[in-house]
Amino acid sequence: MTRSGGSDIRSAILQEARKVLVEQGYRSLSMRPLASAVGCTATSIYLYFKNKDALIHALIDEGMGMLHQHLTAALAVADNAAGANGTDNFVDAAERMRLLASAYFDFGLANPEYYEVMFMLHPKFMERYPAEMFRRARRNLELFARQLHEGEGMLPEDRHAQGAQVWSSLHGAVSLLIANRVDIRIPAEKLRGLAIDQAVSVAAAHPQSN
Amino acid sequence: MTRSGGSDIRSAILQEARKVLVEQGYRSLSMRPLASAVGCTATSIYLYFKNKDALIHALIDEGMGMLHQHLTAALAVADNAAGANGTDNFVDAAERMRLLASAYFDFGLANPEYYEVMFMLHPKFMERYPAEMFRRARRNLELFARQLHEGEGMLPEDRHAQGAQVWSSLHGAVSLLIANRVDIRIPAEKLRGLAIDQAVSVAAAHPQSN
DNA sequence: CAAGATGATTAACAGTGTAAACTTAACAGC
DNA sequence: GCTGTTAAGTTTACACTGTTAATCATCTTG
Repeated sequence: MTRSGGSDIRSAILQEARKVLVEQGYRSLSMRPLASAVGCTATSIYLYFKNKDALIHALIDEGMGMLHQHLTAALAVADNAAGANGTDNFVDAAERMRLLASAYFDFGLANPEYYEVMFMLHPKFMERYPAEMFRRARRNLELFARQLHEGEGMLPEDRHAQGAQVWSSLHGAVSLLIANRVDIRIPAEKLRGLAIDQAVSVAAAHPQSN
Repeated sequence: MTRSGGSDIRSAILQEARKVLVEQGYRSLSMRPLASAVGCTATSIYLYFKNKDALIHALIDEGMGMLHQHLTAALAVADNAAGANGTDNFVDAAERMRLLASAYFDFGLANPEYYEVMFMLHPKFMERYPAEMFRRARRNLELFARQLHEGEGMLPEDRHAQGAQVWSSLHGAVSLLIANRVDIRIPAEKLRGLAIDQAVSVAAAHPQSN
């Protein structure tokens, strides 16, 4: 059975895998080189991870945690800014969405390799993705829905769908930039600005009462 | 050198590759099984394609052609509808964008395997993508910009960026659905509707004079 | 007929993830 | 101290992968 405790070797494997992921991309993650880098044999990795997918799942989970921290930190800045000036001035929904969307965008471009395994890998990699990790991953998506207010006659499920749409729109721009599919005559910053503005406009159309 | 003419074997390889792509996905594209299916050896494929990437490039090019045909057909429907009722009633920019966006969305969901190699593969696959194919691929993107009108003070390059943003937004929804990253409690049709509505709203904000 | 080009094949290389078998070491109870 | 048991790790091996080099056969041309 695969060990899950705080084994030194296990975390060494994970650390080296993280390093390779960031520096060379997930395509360069190979069991034998990885093993020799941490000083064991390839098959020993299977004592700590069920298979290569499970190893990548661990990295995805890490990335989801990093993203969540990045996004909540951005929202915390908004809240602190609201409190700091000592008034009742709250940062409105549009501004919160701007901060959130900007943070999402910048995380993706700053961590393209993480972003790729997190959101751009084939579903086949996700088939055995543990339910618990899936739940953690979903928290990131829910942050978007939370910036949207359910208007008159707007069901909660519609709000979730709206949140998913805002997210997917940002994801489209981020992923195309990462995948190098955007015409080079269109600067990344311009696309970034347009995508974020659009996310903001959705939030502004459904203002949150905070 | 790789042959480019109308060789029987070459097109047989391409046909079988297409079949495998559609039925099993590009991950299942393997040289030896592919060769044995068309009745030759794996190395013979290299007489007709420089390498596996070049084979996939050919499939991408096919997909781009299919998409272009699909999109222009949708726009042609709009134009015919305008002419058919015998009046000067033109199908307005918003409606044209709705048809275009719907067609794009549906192509992606109807041809997920093509869509994946076309837009979701790692840039590494694109490094040696022939410039001529790249040009053909870009025609699809330009269809979106063409539905947007440059307003007062709006530069042509801004219109291209707007078009890219609309496209990237649709791509985000399509790719997340294909990659199975959308919460199952959010129906694909709902996300589809929201994404298309948003594309339409951008076109409506920048109406084309037709 | 000889020579060269063309088409396809066989053999081989270097790599992949992974399962099974085997070895080595630590620790339990008698 | 000796045994049985469990755990940790290694060696070996399998069935693949894309791709190159060398070889062979066939057909065309001088």
